[in-house]
Amino acid sequence: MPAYKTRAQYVADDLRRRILAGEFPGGTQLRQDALAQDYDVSRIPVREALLALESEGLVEFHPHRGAFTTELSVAKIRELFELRVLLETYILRQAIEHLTDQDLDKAEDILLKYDEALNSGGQIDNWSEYNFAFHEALYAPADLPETLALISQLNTKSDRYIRMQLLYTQEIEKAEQEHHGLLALARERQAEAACELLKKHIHEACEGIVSVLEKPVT
Amino acid sequence: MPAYKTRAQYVADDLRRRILAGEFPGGTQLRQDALAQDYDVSRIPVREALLALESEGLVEFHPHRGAFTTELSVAKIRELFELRVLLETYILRQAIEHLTDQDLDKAEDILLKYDEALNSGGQIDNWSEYNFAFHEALYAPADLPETLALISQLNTKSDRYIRMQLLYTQEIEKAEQEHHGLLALARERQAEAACELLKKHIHEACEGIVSVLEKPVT
DNA sequence: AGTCTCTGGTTTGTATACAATGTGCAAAAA
DNA sequence: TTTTTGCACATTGTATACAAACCAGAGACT
Repeated sequence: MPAYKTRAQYVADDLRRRILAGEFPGGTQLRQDALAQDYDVSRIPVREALLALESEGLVEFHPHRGAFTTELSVAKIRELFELRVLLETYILRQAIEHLTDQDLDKAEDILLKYDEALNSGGQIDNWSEYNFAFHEALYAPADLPETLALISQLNTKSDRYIRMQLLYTQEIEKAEQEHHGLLALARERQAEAACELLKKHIHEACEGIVSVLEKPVT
Repeated sequence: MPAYKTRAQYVADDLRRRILAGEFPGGTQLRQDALAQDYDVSRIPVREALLALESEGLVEFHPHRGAFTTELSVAKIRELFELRVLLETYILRQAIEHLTDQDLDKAEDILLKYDEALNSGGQIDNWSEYNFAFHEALYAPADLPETLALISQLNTKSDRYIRMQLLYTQEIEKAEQEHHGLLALARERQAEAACELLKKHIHEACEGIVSVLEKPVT
């Protein structure tokens, strides 16, 4: 438990990672005792971690019956992605109004670093983090922390499903191209065009997920 | 603790009510031991309740230092209300597309019940609940549960400040009139006009709060 | 056979006890 | 006087122990 303030936070972070990585399919029961043994702590910090994940929408508590990983229906996934379109185009518009060249350079740094990682090995393990880091860098100049927090929340909720879609590396390359496109449009302060591309970007991700969900692996 | 599944949930609900009622001004430290004695429970359910409220944005934990009620800056309040405009106009548009007459009647019921309560005594204690119940009834036909949950979350966060504004009963009457207006426009399926009114409705509430915050009671 | 009730075991929810961290004050050093 | 160090206390974080709720299966009843 390297350098964490509390055990509960460490468990929460690691458990989130495991859930998002798909270790626990939707609907599996998370037994407090088992997790406590896993992390070599008592059930108290485990419970607190599970409560934190509940508020993030990754887990659901049924009183006296325990915690279960949540499962999103196709309808809810579509709903989440529509919300993302709404909020992210809103914040992008605000961001473009306030962008400085330094902001753009920061975003580009992240992008290039990931391009390298892609070419030199194809580690897509932490794609989600890179992906959100890029978007966040692009959105940060809007200076709307509450909005950004909400967007982050929505991203976490859909992350588990995004990974399913990313099994196909060609999807990643397309997404990466669109990221470059977004950055270019932001540089030119083409707010409307950028928002259109972002909308397309998010919709594509959504459709990718839905198509995987509806035709399970054969 | 009448008919609650768990003590933690009871404490969370009651504590939320107390915080929203303004019993603990922003920045107050919430001592676990004191609350435990208040509710005659141990500190464990109190901690879990505080964690739940943290995820709602009403409380902040500082590791090993405890939980404090949050305080929103004017900038953040404005941000929250802009988010509400964005999300609530979005859901209202969807709702109006699917509205049935029964939906409208349900919303009207809530409105009339509150009108009565207003005339017969002026209990504004639970105005927030009535207010949200009406909006919820209006939004429900959109059938977007995730979106509605997010809206509910934003409302909770701003509730504490709304009460400040509502000290002036004339504000309530104005809001109530606008509710009737919203309902009428919804009946006529005038989506755009309804959204405009809603936007105005939310903005007015925001400005009311900000003006109270910036000129403290004299 | 099918339904119902009871009971033992399992798991969660909470109380109590202990450990670890942070805070404030007092005494020592500059 | 001002700053620093150390210690006692208060409060949080967590382990352990216990109580209460759920569940599964066996036997009783129709």
